[in-house]
Amino acid sequence: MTTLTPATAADRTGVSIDTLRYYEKEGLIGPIRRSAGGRREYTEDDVFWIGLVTCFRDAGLGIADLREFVAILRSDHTPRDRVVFLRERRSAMEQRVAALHRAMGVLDEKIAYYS
Amino acid sequence: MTTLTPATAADRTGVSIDTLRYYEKEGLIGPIRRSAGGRREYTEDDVFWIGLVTCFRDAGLGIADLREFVAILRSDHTPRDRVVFLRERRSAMEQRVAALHRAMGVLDEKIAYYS
DNA sequence: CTCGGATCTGGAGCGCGCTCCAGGTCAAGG
DNA sequence: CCTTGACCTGGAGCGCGCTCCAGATCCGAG
Repeated sequence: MTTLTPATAADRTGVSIDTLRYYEKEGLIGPIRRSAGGRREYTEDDVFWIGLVTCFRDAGLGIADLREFVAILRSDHTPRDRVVFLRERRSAMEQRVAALHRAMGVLDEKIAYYS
Repeated sequence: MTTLTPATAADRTGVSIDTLRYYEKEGLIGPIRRSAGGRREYTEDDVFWIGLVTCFRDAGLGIADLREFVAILRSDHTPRDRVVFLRERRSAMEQRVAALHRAMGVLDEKIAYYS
């Protein structure tokens, strides 16, 4: 199975090497497998997961949120627990969307005023 | 015309006194009028503007964005300049909404999976 | 075998957005 | 007056999320 060097993984995910190591240290990804010499070897699965993390980071989730996300999905939680957690996150995101819409409304007013 | 003390203004806007002073120092609000003794006296207009600032902060705009926002709306820019700026901000917000929707989509998948 | 570029680790540094603190001033009640 | 509490200023401190650095190690090309 082919694996990716840190540089390639960084390139493919758009996340810097430093940030990849930071995410791994914080438990958001990995642990990433190592070669005999100690270098990281990213699998396609790792890349996929990094994509998910990036997606959530872009949506404004913090590192602690994501750590919790990983913990909930990986460890021994009931499906119910997971659904509860996921719904909470979803609801927080809805509120962020609502805040954005409010601000966009204000912008629209101003735009209309100056047009 | 009745004015508000810092504590009252903080209470009414939900923004802490320290943050109000910080916003003023950064040029996001005010300058706030002072009493003979040097204390701040917030007008209803100030409170309204603080509400706008809060709305944009909640939508994720940074301090620098807001400073620019104030500058654009207050100083000698053409309506065209203002509209260009406002549309840029709006478009950035739309992208944030899109990022949120992507993440919510992922969450929905997981929720469906565990339900 | 040697060289150079990629990677490793631990830790320092940084920009943002507050938040807190010390030391002093103002003003209303007693 | 004097006390008390809200407020003032300048500046330090903090949590977050990276980002950068030094010094060592690995490894493929020549």
